[in-house]
Amino acid sequence: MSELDAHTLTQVESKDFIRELIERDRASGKHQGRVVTRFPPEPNGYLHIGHSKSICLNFGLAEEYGGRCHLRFDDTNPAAEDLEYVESIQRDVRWLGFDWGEHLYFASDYYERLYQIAERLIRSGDAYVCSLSEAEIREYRGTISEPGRPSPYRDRTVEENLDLFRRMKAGEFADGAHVLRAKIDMAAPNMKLRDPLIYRIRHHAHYRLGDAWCIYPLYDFAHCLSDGIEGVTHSLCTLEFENNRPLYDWFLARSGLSFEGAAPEQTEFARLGLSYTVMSKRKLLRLVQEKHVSGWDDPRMPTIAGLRRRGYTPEAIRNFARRVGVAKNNSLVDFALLEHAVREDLSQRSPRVLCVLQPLKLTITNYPAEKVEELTAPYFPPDVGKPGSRALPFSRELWIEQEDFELTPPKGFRRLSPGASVRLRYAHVITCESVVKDADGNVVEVQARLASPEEAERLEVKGTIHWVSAAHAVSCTVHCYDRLFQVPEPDAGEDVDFLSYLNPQSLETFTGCQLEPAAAREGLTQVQFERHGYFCLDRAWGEEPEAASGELVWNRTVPLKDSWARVSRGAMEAEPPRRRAGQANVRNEGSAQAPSKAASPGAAALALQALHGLTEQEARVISAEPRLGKLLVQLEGLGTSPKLAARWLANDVAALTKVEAGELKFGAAELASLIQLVESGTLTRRLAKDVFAELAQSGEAPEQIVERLGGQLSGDEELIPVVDQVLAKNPEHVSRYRAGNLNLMGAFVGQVMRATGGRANPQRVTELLEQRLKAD
RNA sequence: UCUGGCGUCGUCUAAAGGCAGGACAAGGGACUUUGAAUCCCUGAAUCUAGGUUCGAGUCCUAGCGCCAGAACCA
Repeated sequence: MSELDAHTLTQVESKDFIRELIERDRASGKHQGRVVTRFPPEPNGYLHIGHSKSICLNFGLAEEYGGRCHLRFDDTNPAAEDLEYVESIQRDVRWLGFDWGEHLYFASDYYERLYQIAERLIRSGDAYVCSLSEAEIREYRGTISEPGRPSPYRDRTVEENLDLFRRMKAGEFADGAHVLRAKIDMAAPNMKLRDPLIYRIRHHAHYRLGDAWCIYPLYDFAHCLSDGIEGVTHSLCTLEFENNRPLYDWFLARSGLSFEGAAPEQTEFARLGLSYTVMSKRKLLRLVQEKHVSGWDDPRMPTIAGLRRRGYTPEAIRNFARRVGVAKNNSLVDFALLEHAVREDLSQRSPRVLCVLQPLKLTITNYPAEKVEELTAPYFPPDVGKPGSRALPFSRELWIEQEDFELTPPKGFRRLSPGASVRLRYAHVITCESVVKDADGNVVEVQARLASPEEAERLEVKGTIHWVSAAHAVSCTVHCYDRLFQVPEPDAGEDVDFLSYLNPQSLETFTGCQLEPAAAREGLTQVQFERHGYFCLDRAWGEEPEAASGELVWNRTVPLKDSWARVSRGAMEAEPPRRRAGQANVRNEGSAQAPSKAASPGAAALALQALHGLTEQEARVISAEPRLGKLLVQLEGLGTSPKLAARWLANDVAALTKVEAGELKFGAAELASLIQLVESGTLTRRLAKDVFAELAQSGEAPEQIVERLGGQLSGDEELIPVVDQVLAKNPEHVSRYRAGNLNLMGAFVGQVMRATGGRANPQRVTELLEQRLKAD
């Protein structure tokens, strides 16, 4: 906190927990202040919007802290990987606006070094060749609730292991005959530690290295070591790798790799969940393979390629990633947030043009048949404020939108209906005179009369509709996309196939749409069709569009917000309920009174309770931790009342023993004198907590700490100036307090406490503040 | 059941122990030649119960709930 902020109540910009961690590391000089991140996809599928969160995080961090971010392909499974994916991933990352410079890597480039490290592990007795079958390995591993059993091959000699491993590499064995495993702990509660596999035999060509290898390393081994080899400092991954972190550290520690400063550190954050879609590669692959979509770049897919073809911009996606934030909560982000991000961006960059999707003929009866007016219309509305305009031909026969005409208009309808008047966008006001119907009674033509400027003035027209001149319009095809699934979480149900939630209306194709000529003539690729939404030319980024007869094909990126649709549809279709079973936010009332299940205190706790007059809770905490029990006895020996001692031990000291495993830096004597200082009134409880924090750090005598920090401030002559200063610096807060916001008292007290380094007596400060704030 | 992680407006996300804030969504209004955009306003949250503290979303205890983990996948 800077000098400037002292005494002032200001908002500080917040950072996510990863940025905070990095800043701590930089401050402490860990990794010598360097920041090296990496984005490590496996080339076995296309990147999706979830990956973009990770990409923006990793590359963004490198940019912000002057570091670098590597693009590394974690290609350790030759059966799944393919060059097509390597290429698409690079294309997508680049398109998103990130640059890995010369730092393009492949785990497969490290195969030789990884192999050497594996041999090193064997030599140090940390790895062995196991010849159990796949099924046997699974069986020996045990389950979540039962410990595993050691493999009978666990105690092979180093020589035997080395020999076998080399022969594995040489191709002497069939797939599955042997594996190399880390020797850790078959009984570990974290199952990842039950002798995880390091190498397996796979006689399968690798997409880059061909048949050079027939043994391939597994993720837990290859990933951390690749990070280590590249000098990565901060290895960010998603939550599901939390259980793998001990392995990450374990391999790195035994790798023989050296690091400048410190080994890379793995930190996990929540992956992105988006409503109304699926994100797992397996499910996306299924959508593609079973042809529920046209391919990985189908505009309905949440893939980067799909979003690109849909008309999303890199800016919109990066903005979305920023708004979503980074945290550890399992989250499901509302699809509306992504739509908001893309509208926000497109609104600024898209020229407005007119296009009628479902044409209805409109004849202006009092307009000469041969006349053509060249109206001028700006490409952008005034609030966007960009230059540019085009000519818009107007004539007797126009196309208007079918849904802009109603024979019997609902309440609030501002468009055309018999006798009603509307304005034609950028043009004139018309009044509907009559309609022409076909044999079935459908309206096939609307006839209207042009109002003179004076009439138009009088009419007070509320609605404006879009139109195009029939003789000049360009016919085109328009794809309107909607969410791919009908429910927010299509993959939430265990016993329901996510495909059963597919939205049958996710693609609506309109042919014979009528576009104003300038849009086609000037080759616009990303536009707003006024009153419809944002559209882009299909495959504007290369490749041939799925053209119907060589026409222009437009993809709807996102519709405009439509508050009329909301009103007119009204309560007819309620939002489908979220199906997340018993989700995190369900309030669990009634769970309160369930003490029957509460663990009852053990014998030791009961004894403590009886002997020292402690509460059950205090007794439970203190008896559960030997260091606390010992302190309690010693404290009593030093004459501290058991009640006071227990309070300190069960709350403040317990917090410490929870995170500090070893010997405490202080003993009962120091604690006793600290408690004594509070009891005698020398120290407020508030200051005592600060002193305790120091004590825990250094073990220095409390009296000395107090002397160094300065003692408590309770004299009015010392407090009043600070109180007045705080009030003077926050006039707005003072008036808000006086207006009735009494919660602000805490903030004022906090400011005084901060200004005095915690030394003020908060009770006296509160009294003084109340006095001052009551006055005048 | 064990291990690890996580519980803050409907959703996402903030608050060195000191104003529960912001964004999206929702509702209302102003403006409007896009029922758009913009602007303004409103409603809306600390999982529960105890404890420590002048003061708890934050610290301690117990409970409840959700997620991940038993691939020779990553």
